[in-house]
Amino acid sequence: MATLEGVPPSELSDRLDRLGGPEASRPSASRTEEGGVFPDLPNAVDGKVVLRLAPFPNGVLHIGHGRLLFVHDYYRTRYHGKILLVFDDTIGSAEKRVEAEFFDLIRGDCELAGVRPDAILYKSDRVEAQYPWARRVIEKGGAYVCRCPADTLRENRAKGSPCPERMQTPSETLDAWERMLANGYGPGEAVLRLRTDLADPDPAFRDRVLFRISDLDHPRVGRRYRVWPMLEFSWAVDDVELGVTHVLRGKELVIEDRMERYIWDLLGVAGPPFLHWGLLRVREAKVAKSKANREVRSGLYDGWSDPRTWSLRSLDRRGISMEALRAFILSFGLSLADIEVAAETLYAENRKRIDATTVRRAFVADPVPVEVEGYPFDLASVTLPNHPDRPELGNRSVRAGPSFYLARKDVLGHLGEEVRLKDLVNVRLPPADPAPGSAIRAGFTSRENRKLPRLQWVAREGAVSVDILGIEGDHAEGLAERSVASARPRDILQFERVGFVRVDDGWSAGTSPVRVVYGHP
RNA sequence: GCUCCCGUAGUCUAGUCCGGUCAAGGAUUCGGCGCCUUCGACGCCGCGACGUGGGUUCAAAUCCCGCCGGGAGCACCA
Repeated sequence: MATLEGVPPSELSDRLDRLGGPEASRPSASRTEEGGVFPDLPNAVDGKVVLRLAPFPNGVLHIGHGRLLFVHDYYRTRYHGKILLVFDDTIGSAEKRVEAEFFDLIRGDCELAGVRPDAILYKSDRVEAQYPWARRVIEKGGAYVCRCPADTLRENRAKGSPCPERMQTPSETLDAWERMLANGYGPGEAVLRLRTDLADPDPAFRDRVLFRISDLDHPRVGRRYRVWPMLEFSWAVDDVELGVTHVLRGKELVIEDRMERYIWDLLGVAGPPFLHWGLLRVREAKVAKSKANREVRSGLYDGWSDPRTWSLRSLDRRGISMEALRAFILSFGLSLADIEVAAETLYAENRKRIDATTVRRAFVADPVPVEVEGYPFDLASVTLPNHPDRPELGNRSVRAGPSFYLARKDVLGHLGEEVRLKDLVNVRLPPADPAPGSAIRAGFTSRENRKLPRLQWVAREGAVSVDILGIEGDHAEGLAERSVASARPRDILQFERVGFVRVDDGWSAGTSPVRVVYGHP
């Protein structure tokens, strides 16, 4: 369980002093309704908490970002604080580029998730705010300009051996730094590095890069800046300047805490404490941003809400509510443990919310025509409840025989047997599958409800053709009962024995087939 | 390899800070039964866990030490 994990001993004792002793700051925690435990934010003052949500704009938000969103939103609510949406759009790299379209898409994702930021900022507007801090670090002797090739730099870091540049005096560094800012170097020719300790036991912490040069065109600020800060440095600056009171991030970013603190200590400024959560993986969700981007662009995926992306949009499209996702995610608490959970748990959470209010409809996949000989004349239609356990959801009238469609799988599984057409009559299927193309001829046997295998059916008259977009991007064709034709986009239905589906937003009502997206069992 | 983090049922989680109320609670899965949704929704019932070895103690999931296992970081990405 996370408590004051992110806080170094030195800082901790400092805090205890300010608070008047250990009792005052003993970490305690609260539980959400879902069962997750969230520790108190250290020294949080109700109404004064400022959090920041910092996505990198190179993709839409997916299920994994849900934790980022909902944990921040949880603490905002708990402390009546504010959330800054800060697009972390420093220049990135050739492989990981800032892309213009995602600014709006991500804002839309936040909206969708119900996490409305109190302010929206852009790192690309704050580049110049970084430079004075860089200068202060250099003047303190905390950094040097390194002109080694990236490979050499990496090797030296691994071996713990210094490069000659490390001997620079602050004024030499300042000159080199000014030259960087004045376009004296090309990309990759010089970086500003923090001077830590090359003997630091953690190789990851040795003389990290603070600024580098990039010629990439930025969608918001173009080529106005060439010297861009790295994430750690920019946050060391902005967490302080933006008045962030608590930093919440995934534990893959713990070393960044140390970097920020190192810089604050060097400059003698105070910064906010850090809290972390562990890695969350949803087993079924193979989240690969770059692949998703490629496939959306190539048209192989059906937009940013293709189910294969596991984007928040795709979950919404499938009829999985953001409230269900929120409950699912908050149930994990702020644990540092790495978790891998099955999507089934999320589905269960969603079912709790929609089952009681979702109407049932008959759907038959891979339909084969079946004629029932001797079918009773008075059963041209029947009235069925919209929900087996919820009479308040009403009834609907459904066309019936004598001409039906049954699922091929059902027919083949019961050849020669007597079966019950659910809620209707009993029939005997022929012993063998007749020639393809012609209708199967079944014989009416009786009407009473007997203990027979029950088959889903759809009347031939009024059958509606339906296309189900599956989780793997696959399409299943089939026929549904007539009432499905009058569904509206975004309606959620349960196709009995198939699962919950949502009528696709992109479907124009009245056209055939009815397009639905599969949600979950 | 180095650094950090984490180990409660198949999975997720509560309990661990402050040892006894924990013969370990909840959710989900799974199994059985019920049901005019068949394995598939729903309802009822049930199985199932403190990684391991040692230590401290009247008493250990909880404290201490070793071991084992899992994850992350070691980018001029974020």
